[in-house]
Amino acid sequence: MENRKQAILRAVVHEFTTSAVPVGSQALHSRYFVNLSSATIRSELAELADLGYLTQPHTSAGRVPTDSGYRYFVDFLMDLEPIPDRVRAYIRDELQSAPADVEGMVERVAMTVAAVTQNASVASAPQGSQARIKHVDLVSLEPQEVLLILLLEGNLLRQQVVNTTEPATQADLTALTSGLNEALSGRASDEARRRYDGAPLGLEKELLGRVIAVLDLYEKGTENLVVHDGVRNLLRQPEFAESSRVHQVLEVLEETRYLTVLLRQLIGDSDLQIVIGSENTSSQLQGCAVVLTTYGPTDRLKGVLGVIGPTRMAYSQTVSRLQAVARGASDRMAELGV
Amino acid sequence: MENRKQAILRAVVHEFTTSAVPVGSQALHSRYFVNLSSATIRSELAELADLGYLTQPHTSAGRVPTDSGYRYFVDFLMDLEPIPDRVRAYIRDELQSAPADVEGMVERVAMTVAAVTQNASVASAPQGSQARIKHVDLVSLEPQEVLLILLLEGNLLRQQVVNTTEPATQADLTALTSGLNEALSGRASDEARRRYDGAPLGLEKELLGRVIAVLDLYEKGTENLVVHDGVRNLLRQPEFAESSRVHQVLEVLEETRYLTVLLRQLIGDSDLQIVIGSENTSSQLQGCAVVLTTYGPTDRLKGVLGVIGPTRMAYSQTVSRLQAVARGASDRMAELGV
DNA sequence: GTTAGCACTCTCCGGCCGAGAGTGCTGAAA
DNA sequence: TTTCAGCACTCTCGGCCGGAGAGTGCTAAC
Repeated sequence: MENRKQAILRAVVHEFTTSAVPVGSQALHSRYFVNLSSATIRSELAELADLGYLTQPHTSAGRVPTDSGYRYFVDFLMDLEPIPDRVRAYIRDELQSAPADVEGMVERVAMTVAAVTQNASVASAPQGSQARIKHVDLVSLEPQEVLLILLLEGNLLRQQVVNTTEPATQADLTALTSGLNEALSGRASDEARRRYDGAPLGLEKELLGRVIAVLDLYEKGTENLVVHDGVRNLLRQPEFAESSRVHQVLEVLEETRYLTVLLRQLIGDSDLQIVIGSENTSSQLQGCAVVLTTYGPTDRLKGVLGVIGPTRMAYSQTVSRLQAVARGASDRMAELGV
Repeated sequence: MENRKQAILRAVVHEFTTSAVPVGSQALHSRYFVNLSSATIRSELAELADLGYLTQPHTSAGRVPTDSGYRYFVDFLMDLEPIPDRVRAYIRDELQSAPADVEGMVERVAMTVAAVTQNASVASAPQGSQARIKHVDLVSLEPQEVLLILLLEGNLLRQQVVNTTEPATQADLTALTSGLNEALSGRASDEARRRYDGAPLGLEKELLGRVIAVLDLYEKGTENLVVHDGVRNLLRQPEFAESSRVHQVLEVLEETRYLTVLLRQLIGDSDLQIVIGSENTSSQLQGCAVVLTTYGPTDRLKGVLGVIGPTRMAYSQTVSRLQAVARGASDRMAELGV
């Protein structure tokens, strides 16, 4: 595409994302291309419309980017917007003061992304494909009730109350604990399975069974934490003036099970994924754009972090800020060993 | 107030909560009071309006309850709606399948309340005024890095990474653990403080300091978990058709710090609290009603559970279902020892 | 290739009007 | 004294109309 056409497409996208009003040839002439007459711009606009990058709400309205228009912009025209110092400092402060556990960190990350992008955000907890045990602990609650505490890689704590068939004192459990730790800590989940198969009937086997159950739950990811925040930001946009639009987005965000699948599906292998309007498979997200990246303390432990907003979104700002938060969060989590 | 006036007020509230349309004398005559002419009903309505319990959107519209009207209904006219078996079963299933930790349970409880009341819900984690330690555990991460795990009453796990001034092996830590457990488990937080004051300088004092820090955080409630769900249910109501109304409510719900204060303020001492429209101190909740109750595994550990919806809410249904979930959750949490 | 000029189209907004819903009042009946 | 039929009145809502304004596409000249 010729340079000038690209420049005009870029201008239309920029103008429309800030004003939310269809942009006409006159506005482009006075604000972007003073030495180009509106008539010339008009004919370029007509061609861009023929190419499918622009459309008009009605005959006598200005132009609006189509989904393909945004796509072209994102793929070829967008350059990342630098992040102001104030925003950078805000991100750093929020991440520094975040709780030192995964849950708290994920929530803080979602909150921060929502705040700096002024859109809705989603975040899933970093997770590896196989769980690794760091530490096991057993606490006697009642004579026949044991609280099993598992510390997984990423300082993830899991707990489960186990009703044992035989009574056990705290001393019994403490003895058992050191054996279990020796065998399991630093090992992946299949070690626990192996040991379970080999163990004789009794308390230890019983407990190992529950250890495996917890690991299974984690690995299947059915209990994977997904949070969202910043829906109120969407409501400031004219796209969401009728609340039925908000309703559709909320259906996706509040249905955690669905959201988990969606994120996993979308992120694929790339490190930055932008899905625009009709490219969304889910019907509720028509008219919305989703920007996703990954984050996590190590290469093996990765979660998804994303922004959801109207297709008329400040993509370059969103991407740079999203990535800044993702990098910051990854560093902070690595630092905390979370 | 005469019986008949009460009956008419009750009918107006009932009709308006289901239809969302101002109710006229004709509708009341044909659907509730067949042997009372619409003229008679009309004069009663006029008197109820004089008393401040009803109002009209405009001269030729039907009547709508005022906030005082709802207040009168709630205080004197409402009888709890029985809960259908289907709903009862749903509540039971959701609570049975909830995760066995506080965070998971709180989220599930909020989700269930939102689902069965078809409104937005809020829930705060049950919390006592003083923390009690059930168990302490220390895990060596690096030579000079220790993960401190605290199990509090309610099977609440807290963790913190501690950078120690001197290196310590896991064996050192294990030895220290048993001493700490002997001294602290089953004790309230002031015991930890006492012990900290008496301890000689060294690893133990260092760790005790962090234990106290964690307990402080918990007791000050600054980190108290508050979740919400079901905002999408509100969007089905005509009151929230313009999204600015939703925006106001979301500002309250998504601002966790604010929400915590609000809940604590509202719940006071009573076990059921209903706040209607202008009774709300916060301006964002004008036009909304909040129904709150408490729940928790023991008398000492109580959280707040609530419903937020339009003032035009099915109060009797909301109250009975909210209380059912609160009771169910309390029982389940007691059972799990959470 | 660019541009001024111009006719054309479509939305938006305010005003107008009739239909419909619901009220309050009045006077008669129970 | 209470109830109720009848009736005039008020107000909203939806459709319709027309003018203003914005922006376009086309054409002819530079």
